[in-house]
Amino acid sequence: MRLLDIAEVAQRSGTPASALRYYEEKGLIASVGRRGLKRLFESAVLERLALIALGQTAGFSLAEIARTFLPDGRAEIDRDRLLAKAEELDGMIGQLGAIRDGLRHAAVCPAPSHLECPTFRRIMGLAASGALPRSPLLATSGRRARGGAT
Amino acid sequence: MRLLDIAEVAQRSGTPASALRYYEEKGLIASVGRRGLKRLFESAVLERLALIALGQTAGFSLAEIARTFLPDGRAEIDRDRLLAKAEELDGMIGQLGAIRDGLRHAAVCPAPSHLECPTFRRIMGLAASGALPRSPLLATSGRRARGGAT
DNA sequence: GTACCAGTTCAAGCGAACTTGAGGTCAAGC
DNA sequence: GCTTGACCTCAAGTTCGCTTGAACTGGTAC
Repeated sequence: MRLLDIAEVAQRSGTPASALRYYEEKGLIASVGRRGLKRLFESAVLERLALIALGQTAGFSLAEIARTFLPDGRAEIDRDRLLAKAEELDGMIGQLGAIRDGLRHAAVCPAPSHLECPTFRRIMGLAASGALPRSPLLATSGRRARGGAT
Repeated sequence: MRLLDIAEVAQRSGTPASALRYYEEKGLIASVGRRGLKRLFESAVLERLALIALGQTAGFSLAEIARTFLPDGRAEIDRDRLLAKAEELDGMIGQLGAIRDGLRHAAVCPAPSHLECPTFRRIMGLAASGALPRSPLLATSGRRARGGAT
């Protein structure tokens, strides 16, 4: 199995080297040695990074993701946790759908102010009730949004 | 219009007083006076808080939400922005659906390791490619998840 | 043999959205 | 009149996932 240096892993995974070092520090990935100072990784790390990306997208924190990796390096993903997360996602999807519809409605609603529109008020009530999470779902700020490797 | 003190607003909106003060500081809400030291709010603030909650859920930052409030206190929501956000949500929903299906599949997939399952690999690839955002969608940590008023 | 530069470490910083703590104030109840 | 306690201000702290900066190292090219 060919060994990759950090630059190559960064390039092929689209993950900045600084993030790779960070992941290693957190135990999410492991380098298998050094060439001089430079870390060397097995190419399997790319798979692992993909798994990490997937986990993040699914809403797991890095700490949770780290826990799914067994000491021997394999990933043993708890099937019940997966199902639970799928359930969560399902609820989420329904709620996001409601919000999307609400936004669309608000965009065309003839009411002089959105506050006077019953549909909009209903959705507002939903959000205010805490039924919907206040997550930065689509945060435009801060977070990187780069594509993968070129 | 009855005036509410901060405790009442907190109680009825489910938003901690500290957050209300923070919102005021950020210009998201405004108190109309004081009784002694205590801030007083018009009951319309509850509506505004609902709007803030909705905005957050839809993925707007507090700064963005603040911008939608006109100087006169009314909210003028940019219809194009709403539609754009609805579009974003739509894409998001599709992707979350794919992930949910992937998780469900992984949970029942007979492959010895998820890494050997083609379906799982395909989704992993999606996440790794950057096509999916790495948002803390369902963050279990940190963020409060309390229900609204009792 | 030496200069170069991509990599290294470690600590600190960031940004979002709040929370927490210390020390202060004021209306109300007794 | 004094205590009580909820609220006040201001600064600093928290969490997450990284990034950035300064000072350093070592294989590689010349």
